[in-house]
Amino acid sequence: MPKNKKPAGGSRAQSFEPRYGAKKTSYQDAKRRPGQSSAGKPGSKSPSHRGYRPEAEEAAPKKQRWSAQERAGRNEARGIRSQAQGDRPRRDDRSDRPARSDRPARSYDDRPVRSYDDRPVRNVGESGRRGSDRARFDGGDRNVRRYERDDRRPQGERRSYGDARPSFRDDRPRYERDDRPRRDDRQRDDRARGGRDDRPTYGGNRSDWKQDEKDAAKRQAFERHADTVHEKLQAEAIQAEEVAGVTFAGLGLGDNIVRALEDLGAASPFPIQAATITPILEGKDVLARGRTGSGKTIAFGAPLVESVLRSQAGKRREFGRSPQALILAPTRELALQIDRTVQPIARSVGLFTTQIYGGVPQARQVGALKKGVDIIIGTPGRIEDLQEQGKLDLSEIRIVVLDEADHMSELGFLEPMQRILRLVEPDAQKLLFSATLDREVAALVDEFLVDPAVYEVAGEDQDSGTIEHRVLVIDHRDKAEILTNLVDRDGKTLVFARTRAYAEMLAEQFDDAGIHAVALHGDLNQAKRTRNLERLTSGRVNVLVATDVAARGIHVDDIDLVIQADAPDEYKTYLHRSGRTGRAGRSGTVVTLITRQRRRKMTEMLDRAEIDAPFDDVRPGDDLLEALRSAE
DNA sequence: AAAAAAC
Repeated sequence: MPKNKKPAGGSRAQSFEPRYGAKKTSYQDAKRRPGQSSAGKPGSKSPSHRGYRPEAEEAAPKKQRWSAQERAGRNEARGIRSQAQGDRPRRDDRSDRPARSDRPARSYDDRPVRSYDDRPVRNVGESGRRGSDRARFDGGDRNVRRYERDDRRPQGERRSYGDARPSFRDDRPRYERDDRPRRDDRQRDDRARGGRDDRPTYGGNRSDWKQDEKDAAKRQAFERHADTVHEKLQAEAIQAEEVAGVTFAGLGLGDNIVRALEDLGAASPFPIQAATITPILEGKDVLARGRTGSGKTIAFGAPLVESVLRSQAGKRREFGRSPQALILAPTRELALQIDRTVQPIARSVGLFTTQIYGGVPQARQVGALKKGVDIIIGTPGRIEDLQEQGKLDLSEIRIVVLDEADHMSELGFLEPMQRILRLVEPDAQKLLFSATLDREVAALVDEFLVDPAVYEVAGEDQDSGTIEHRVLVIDHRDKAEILTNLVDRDGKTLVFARTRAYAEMLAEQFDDAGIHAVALHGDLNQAKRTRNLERLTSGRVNVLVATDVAARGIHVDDIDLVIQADAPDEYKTYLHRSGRTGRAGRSGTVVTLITRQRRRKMTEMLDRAEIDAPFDDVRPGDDLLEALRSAE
């Protein structure tokens, strides 16, 4: 019976046979030699096993990295070798070694030089750090394009803050420690001087070093202030009383849009809306401060739709048309949320929106773009990605909105923002909305906004009075118990953790204690992020443990307790996190847990945030915890 | 130092 002649795997093994042909015999010889132990040899002994390694491979020296010391030793040896020339030929004769002995040398000596030669263009663009990341994913030709793009724009022409400029990024140490810090500095410096021709090669010379030192000194001066509240930009404050009696129609919005706004629950304009709608319709660049929840989204969304509509008046909306407006947000959740507001407004006048953000398949987004949309809402990464793939045309963008611009001016966001903004026509209208209006956003303001109208909503200040702030000074070992105690309540609770891992851990911990909780952080896939947030919104779960991904923008109506399991480092983070409660005039409580050692730091931070909060020493079971649980 | 944002 042929079936039984061979075991199941037989034919398969046979088909592999030729590959092992030569070695198999030697293997078999070795194996069959009586008395020889195979113990201590790594790898499977069977050639048909996937772990099989022929003897020859074992004989080869082990691959390993050179430690710094070994490298030093090698260089020393090389010095000796060059004196005693006789050594060399003999080394080269060792036919199995040369590649190996060359490799460390190459990585030590040649690589840096070569890699700089490979990417000179990056010196010019602002893409320094990112460029190197990118190189892993694709070829270098993209960098060339970027260079052309960047070069096209005359730098430093719209500057108005003089030498204060470098402060935005200079207080970020990572740039200084980067492997090409001087390049960044020089680049920035050139912009300040308005010239960029005399940029020396990266190798640098003496005078560069001197310049660098000067820059470093400047930087240090700024770093001393980096921790303080940034100087506020000059803004026109809007009083709530001034807007009484104003209507959306009166501000210049069309009937359909006004109706759509009514459907969204916006019957009459909030102060920020009353302030910004008119100048936006007039085509002015606008810089406005207002928390999400202050009606910011409508403040830019409604006039943006109106304005796109007007510009298309009389024109047919063609299949595959390029988008006219772009709204940028720092997180996917926020982009989604903005779309939820803007889309109905746009639809009311027959315009289309689409979301362009990462973490989800591109196909649907690309499909929408192919059909043609008027307004795109998204996060920087995917927008750049699709643009580079040629699937998103930004050349016809007439209006750009940056939401949460202060956040987007932070490390890691600023440069993508700048690159995207440089892709749109320079005369496109720019609207910049930010929770804080200080010099942090000036990097963007300086370069991209022309004579902006600046608004700040008075009385909308962070400490709006509806939020009660408390600081609980606890023993670290009590932390878990106190947290579990606090979240065991009726209302919706948002817990902030500093890291993704801790957020995940806390959610599990609460679950284990019988309190249903979900997590929201960047380690989750987008589906889970969306679902978990929705669970809190819908009330199916009352406790959400999040990282700072949820600190900004996300809007859940009735969160009445925000717990900061880890105190934030920055006063702005504190403000943003606490802004998740006390929304739309409701009251809310913000509780921050700290250990004794952190008291002072916490006091300083609250000072900067201009928030008064009592500090209380708390242990598990204290009455205060009970009071906080049931508060509201 | 961490978080977010791209395959």
